[in-house]
Amino acid sequence: MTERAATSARQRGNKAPAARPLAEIGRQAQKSASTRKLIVEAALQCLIKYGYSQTTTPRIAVEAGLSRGAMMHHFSNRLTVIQAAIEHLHAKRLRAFKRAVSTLPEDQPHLHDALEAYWRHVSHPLFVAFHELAVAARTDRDLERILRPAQAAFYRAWYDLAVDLFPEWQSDRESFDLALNLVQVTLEGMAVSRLSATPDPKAEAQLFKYLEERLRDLMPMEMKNSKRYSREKPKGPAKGAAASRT
Amino acid sequence: MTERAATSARQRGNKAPAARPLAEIGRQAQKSASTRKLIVEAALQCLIKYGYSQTTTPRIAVEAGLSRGAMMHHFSNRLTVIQAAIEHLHAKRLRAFKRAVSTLPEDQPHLHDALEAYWRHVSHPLFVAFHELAVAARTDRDLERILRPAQAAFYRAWYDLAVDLFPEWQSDRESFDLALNLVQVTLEGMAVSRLSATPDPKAEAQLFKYLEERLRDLMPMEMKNSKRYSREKPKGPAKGAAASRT
DNA sequence: AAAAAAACATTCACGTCTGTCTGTATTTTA
DNA sequence: TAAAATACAGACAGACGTGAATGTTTTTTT
Repeated sequence: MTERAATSARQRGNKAPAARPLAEIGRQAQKSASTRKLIVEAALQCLIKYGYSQTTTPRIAVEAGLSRGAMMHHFSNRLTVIQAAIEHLHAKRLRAFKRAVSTLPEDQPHLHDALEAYWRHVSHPLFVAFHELAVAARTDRDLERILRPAQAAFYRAWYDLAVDLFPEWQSDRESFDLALNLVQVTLEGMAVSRLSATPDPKAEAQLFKYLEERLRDLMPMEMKNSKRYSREKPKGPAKGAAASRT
Repeated sequence: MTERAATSARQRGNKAPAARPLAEIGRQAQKSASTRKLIVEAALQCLIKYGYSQTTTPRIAVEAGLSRGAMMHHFSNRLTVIQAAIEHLHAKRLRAFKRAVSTLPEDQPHLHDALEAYWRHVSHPLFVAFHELAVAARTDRDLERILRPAQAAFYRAWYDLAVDLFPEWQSDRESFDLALNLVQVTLEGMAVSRLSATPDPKAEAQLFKYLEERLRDLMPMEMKNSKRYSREKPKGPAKGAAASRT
């Protein structure tokens, strides 16, 4: 009979066992991998649509378009699906963010664009999924155990990316860290408040602009003098947000 | 027999029907009121301890120390309890915050203290309960319907309180609103991030201090010149955030 | 003091989720 | 090509939550 534990252990994580040409690696393995991906994406979809507690195995199965039995063949229990979903989620988030950042014009002032990239990032449905998991993890030890490391890894990667993006800023580590924390707290705070209150685009634009200005103030002198960052008139994150005062 | 709908309709909201002296109004009504309060506080406790989806009627009953039947007598269904809990929660949050603010020294620079009051506010377990509800409401229409108005009312009261607290700031409404949004987004963002990541007191203190300084910058000139707000050396929200490394 | 009502407990019927087992078709291995 | 493994579907038992019905005791009415 199919030895469940062993089965899912082997399947967990790696899709193709080795480096054989695609056409050679057996269509069964391919199908398995694609089905697993299907399930995992369905799980993320459910997180977004129904929230964590309503992301049940039947719902995921329906969303994925296969029977619950089938999905239980690939993941022996609910938490395993969630775990895979978390890995997928973080990989996706990170990849998307990296891509956004790497396409930034290299020799242009990119503070603004980097900020916008992160803002788009936290406005993305995947961030909602993450937040849903984070909140659930507060009162779910098992979930916390698998979410924490993934989250820490994500944050670390995010930090490293920021370092890469602003090498000149490393001269003042103190202000750099403060800036990063500021960005994270502010933008994520805005994203979260969006979920419960009706979003106010004007206020958001204002906050965004203000944040950007403060970050520019925080930059070390050498950096500000570099033409790369000296944009005087940012083209604005949203519709003009008007001159605030004076 | 006890006509449920009518019963809970009458009980909803008001504890004592009229103005008769306490000893006179029937101990039954008193008991009912106190039991209802017991249940509602148990519900809040559950929200904090188990999260929204695990705040089930059996759990609430256990937490309140009575049978589920008893509690179903006072609240005909789960959502009714939640509704009462929400009202209770917002009243409590608002009252606590008002009290904190009203005890601020009248003729002292109170930007710092007001900020700290709000920070304590969002660090309080009740804020966790609120956040739990807010997140659940995203995917629960019924919950949303009862949470939204309460939340809006709370925010309005909060805003009015801020206006009272900083009357001089009203000369520049634009910067005042920005400041409020900034406070809300930042502090709530910090509070939320606390829930999922291990809190970093040093970073928090740094952010707090920075926020306070920015707010002081945002204040209109007239205000800054007033001795009331001109504190040069704030006593710092936490231990001095020292120079980390150069 | 009898009748009505309220506070509270116990139980039941129904639905849903979970984990597991059994059955079938397809693919892989030998 | 026979045997083993895998992908998938369907069904079952156990646990749990919900809302409602049915009792029992205490308080309030009259």
